[in-house]
Amino acid sequence: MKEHLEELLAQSMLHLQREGVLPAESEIGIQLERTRSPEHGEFASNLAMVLAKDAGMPPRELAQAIIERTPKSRQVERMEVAGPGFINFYLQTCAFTGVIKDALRQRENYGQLVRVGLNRVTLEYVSANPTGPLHVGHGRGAAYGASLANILVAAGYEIQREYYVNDNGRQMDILAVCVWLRYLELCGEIISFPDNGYRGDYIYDIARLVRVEHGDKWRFTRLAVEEGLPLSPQAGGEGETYLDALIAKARELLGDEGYLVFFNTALNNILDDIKDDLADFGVVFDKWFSERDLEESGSVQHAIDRLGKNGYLYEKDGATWFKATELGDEKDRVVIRENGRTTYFASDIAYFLNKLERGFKRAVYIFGADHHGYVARLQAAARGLGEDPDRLEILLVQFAVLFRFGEKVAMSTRSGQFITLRELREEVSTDAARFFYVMRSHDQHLDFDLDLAKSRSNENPVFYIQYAHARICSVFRNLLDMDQRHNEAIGEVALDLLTQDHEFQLMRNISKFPETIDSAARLRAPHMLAHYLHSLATDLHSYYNAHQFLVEDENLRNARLNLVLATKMVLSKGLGILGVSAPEEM
RNA sequence: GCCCUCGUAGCUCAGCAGGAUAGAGCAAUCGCCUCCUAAGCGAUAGGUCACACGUUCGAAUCGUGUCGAGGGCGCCA
Repeated sequence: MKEHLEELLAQSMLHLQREGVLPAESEIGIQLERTRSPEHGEFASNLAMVLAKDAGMPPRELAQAIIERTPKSRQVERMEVAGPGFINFYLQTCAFTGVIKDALRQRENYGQLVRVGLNRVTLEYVSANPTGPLHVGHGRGAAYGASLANILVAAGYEIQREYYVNDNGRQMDILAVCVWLRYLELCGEIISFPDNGYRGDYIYDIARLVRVEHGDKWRFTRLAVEEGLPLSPQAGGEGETYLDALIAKARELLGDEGYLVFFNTALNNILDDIKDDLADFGVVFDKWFSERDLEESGSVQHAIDRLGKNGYLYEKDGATWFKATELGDEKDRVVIRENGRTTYFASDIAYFLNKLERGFKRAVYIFGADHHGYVARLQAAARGLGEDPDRLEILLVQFAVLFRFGEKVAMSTRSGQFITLRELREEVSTDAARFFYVMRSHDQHLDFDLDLAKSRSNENPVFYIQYAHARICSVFRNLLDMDQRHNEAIGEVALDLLTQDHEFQLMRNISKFPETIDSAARLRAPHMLAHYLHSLATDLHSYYNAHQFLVEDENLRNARLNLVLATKMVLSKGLGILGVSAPEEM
């Protein structure tokens, strides 16, 4: 519909240019938007106000001229000049009812947009370090990323979902060592556990697994382990130094074989847990990308070489630095440490380059807001590699704070006092969690009300929308109970009988679905879809209360059933995109 | 100190490339079930869009500054 009206306006513009009313060279972006109220018709354009200066005539006069030259359309009832120079479009009934026909004809594909050209995009989200179970902080990124991916697919992009597994860093070494310490504890060795290590109970579980498989094979006495170690943090020593010494000690005593047993058991176990957790959350990935693979394949060196070739590297203090300041970052960054190891940042650069080299036109990253410091340096890296920085897009997701009984739920990773994503799902259901996480704009802090998410009441937007869907399903069940059938063909012919305000409002809103997908995709804003679905549910509930669908008149009945069936399909598709189920009954 | 995000009804938030009278939901008040699920609907009330300048036909929206909130600034990951 929108495209149709834009085309009409474009034709009118062409006439005006030919007549010399408008300068031929003036570049015209047709701007057409939904009106806020039906008093102003369905669509409005500010064209005349924008071009008034070029044309050298008052906006209202120009608006009138545009209207006079606009080709007739059987969908348009009339056009009017309004206010300071708006052109309002009032539509024929067939323009409304046509939406129902479209929707029913396209079924599940209604709202699926087609995009021309290559649009391969890789979308990376979650990418939590596999050092422990996902917690509620990861949940928002997961829900946001998964919903956004679905929206982009609906908007016609070819999307690849990717999780970057950081299986190569110091944190992983710390994890392996912590598992070993717990293992020794299970073997009966009394060894103090550093309070800056991973203290969660899941570490015991992994240690137990090693013990089941290997018995006491990797047991060493407390004396052997602690010999030569610096002071532990509990005893007043420096925590990080202590952990590094522990890592070195573990490698020394365990050898490569033993060390890998702990390392890999921890990694695989936690990663499997994360995969299960996300799958249960409806969050899927096409690729789990390992940082170790990245390094072993030579990609990191390849990226560093590229930076060097482009003249953005220099040596200082025995390390290799990237001249990020020349490219918009606030300070230069080390890529190869004094000890010869590459930094995490070097891997990031390599990973970005790798994505482009795999053929993606654009790499989208979803980070927690605490990573916003990465934006400038990654952009600098993109430039340093000689790539267009526009191909890198970083979306920041703000934090979510849980509230229970009106009070903030205290959480701290350090004390192990965090709520896991799994616990959240079990408490409020996956449906509620998925919806609540994305119902606010991603760049907005989120207050997550656990009690509301759990409540089965009209205050809970998830139930409100699901209930609209279930209500429609219920109507169709009642129809069957009355030994009647829905005849779509009869309904389609009788659509002109839909003349109630509630019916126009519902049709209008159904027609906004594709536009909503488009906007939500363009602005990376799943919350727009969440709000849209809520408004569609409102329209359905109002309609339901105002009018009976299952009426005697066969024509009217089937027309109304066509309308609510289209509504049901949009609700179901929209909820599906957000990862929320659309129940048949509640 | 420097940087990022944000500031809209009592509360939680929308406001989609600047548009017409700033919108929802909760909470408040008043109504609606012999009627397809009341997990619903209708009505009333509620605002200096943090503040000040600027850009223009027009600013909650764009720019600058001030105030306030949260976050980030390692040869950590």
